[in-house]
Amino acid sequence: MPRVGIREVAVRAGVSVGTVSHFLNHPDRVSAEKAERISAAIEQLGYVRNNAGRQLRLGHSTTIAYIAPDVSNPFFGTVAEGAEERAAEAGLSVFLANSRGEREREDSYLALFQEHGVRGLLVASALPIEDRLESIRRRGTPSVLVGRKASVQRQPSISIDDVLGGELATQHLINIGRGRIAFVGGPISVQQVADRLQGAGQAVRRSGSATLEVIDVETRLISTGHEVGAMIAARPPAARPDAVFTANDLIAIGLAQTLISSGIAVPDEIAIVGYDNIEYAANAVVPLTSVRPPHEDFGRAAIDLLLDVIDSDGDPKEAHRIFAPELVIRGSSR
Amino acid sequence: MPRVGIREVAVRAGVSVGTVSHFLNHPDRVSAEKAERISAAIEQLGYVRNNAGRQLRLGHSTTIAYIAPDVSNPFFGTVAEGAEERAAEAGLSVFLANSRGEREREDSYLALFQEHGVRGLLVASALPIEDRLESIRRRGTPSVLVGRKASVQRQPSISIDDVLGGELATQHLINIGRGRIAFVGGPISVQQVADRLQGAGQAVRRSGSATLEVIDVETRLISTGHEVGAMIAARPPAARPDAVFTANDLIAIGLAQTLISSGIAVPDEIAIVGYDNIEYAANAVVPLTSVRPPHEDFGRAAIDLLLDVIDSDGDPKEAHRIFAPELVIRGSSR
DNA sequence: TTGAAAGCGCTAACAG
DNA sequence: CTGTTAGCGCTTTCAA
Repeated sequence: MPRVGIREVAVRAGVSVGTVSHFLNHPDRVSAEKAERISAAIEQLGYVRNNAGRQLRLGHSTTIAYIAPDVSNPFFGTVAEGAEERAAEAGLSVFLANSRGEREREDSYLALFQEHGVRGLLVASALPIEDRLESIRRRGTPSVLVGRKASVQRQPSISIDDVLGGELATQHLINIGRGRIAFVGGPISVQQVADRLQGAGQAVRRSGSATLEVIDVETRLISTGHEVGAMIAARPPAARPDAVFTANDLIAIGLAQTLISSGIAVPDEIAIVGYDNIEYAANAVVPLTSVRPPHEDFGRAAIDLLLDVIDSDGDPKEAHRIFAPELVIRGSSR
Repeated sequence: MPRVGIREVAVRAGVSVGTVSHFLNHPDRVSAEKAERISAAIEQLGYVRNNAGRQLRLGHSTTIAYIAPDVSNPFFGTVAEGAEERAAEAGLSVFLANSRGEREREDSYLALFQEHGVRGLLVASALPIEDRLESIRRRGTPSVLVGRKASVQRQPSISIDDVLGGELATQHLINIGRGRIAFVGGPISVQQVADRLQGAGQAVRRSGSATLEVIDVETRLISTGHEVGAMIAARPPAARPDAVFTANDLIAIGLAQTLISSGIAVPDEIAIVGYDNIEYAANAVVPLTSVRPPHEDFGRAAIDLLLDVIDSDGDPKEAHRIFAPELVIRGSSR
């Protein structure tokens, strides 16, 4: 089956290829009669515009790529939706790619999208990737780092103020009268975890009287919460914290489950605050108080920033956009 | 900044563009000395191959697209990973796109990928999309429907035997001695729900003595489970089912939470079996027995089938691949 | 092993 | 409003 091109359409409609192209790109400049004929020819022939030819001629694509480490993380999905919405308004499409947090896959997608000549990149990555993006930017493809503040001034980024988040959570626990607070999270080498802990520390210090115990963990899963819960339940009651702030909601959910089934009342004996405000948080056994990052705004903001970077030729007005999280108070802390 | 092309590389390396292209595509046909010079020139100039030119000349791309309704559904992620893995082995890349289950977005991505000349499409959709894919196939882009069996013989698809899944779940409940079984799910217009119910019906009928109550619901969320749980708890104990099979794990989790907090013992008074085996199932208050579809195999199988379709020019040996689910037994039913 | 050159499909500038 | 045409960057004959 010979692929049908603009030429066949032109012949069929009895016009020139230029007119067909005009019809496709500037419909207003074509007479109604010919437009009709062209439209019919396209229909009959099943013509599909060839993007390669178009892009080659135009010199640029109309696509943006979003590379993320974990597609099945709801955070990713929410951000992607906001990005697609805003991109569509600007006449751009978004392609998604899944790096699984592996350096090798990140690199190969980065190279792939560069070769495809995408207009820009949205990149979420826990790994230090600033150097790589810098070299890609020098070759003409701009990018926005999504999810953490770039360590380099020149690299635009969209992030959340995790220090503030940690502070909000911990201050709330202090406000409801708790004084022996535990932070569960780790590894500290993860920037987000370190920031949340730092915020917690600030709130505790400011209170003057509260204390902060750090329970360092390797993972941040529901099962991690189970383990920590068992550990706390095994202590004599007086040695237990009266409030726990966890680095994410999964830990908090596991923790609450184990505490309750060990006969420890939540929030009466131990109040709990999580982080991320995932969907499960509201539906857990005890509805979970959680720090909510405004993910819906992320995607849109990322595209806005990227467009600004493109328009300003790499020198946007505000290279780093930092969002403030807010606290959603539920049953686990009141 | 003038984009650097193969021509600049050729000049810098003191060779012809043909030789550079050879170096890129058939490195073995280039002398070591020139290869060295070309490689250095590419490095110095920061040359990035332009896919548009390449694809235009080649006449086809080296990319596959996967369009799914919900990126943040773990099912999607798992399938995508398998697909990417298998595609990579075949020298292909996978682009993801997010239709949100909206017909309009589906169509626009379908058109976009067609214009991009992808080698093939993986499409997951709850909507009837067979006609659309048929017309796209006629225009030269093959596809595999992922997640449900195509209603048309000619449309290749990868799916799960949900009737068998429903049967496994219900037979298990009968095997552990339950006889008043309830199915919670809906709307029945969703094929997967209807199939699971049908399987349940088969198991019940075969038992001769068990009964099946159908509790029809509009949504399939944790909160749906909460509502159904409250409804069951409000009944006099004798009127309650002694086992519940739910259309998915979310309903089951919500149901279990509400039953337990209403003082009804799970599984002693009411056993529960869910469907999908989501990560949360194993970590719920009561670990949940669930039907596990082999999603890991899905992605690979979808690509295999797609490659077969491409190679066989639209006439694969086996157009519909149907996977058998298995039952994972946990605390909620023993 | 290397170089020269044609041409993939399309858009836009230009001429009419 | 419409037609003609150059050329985007690349790969691959074909000839040397």
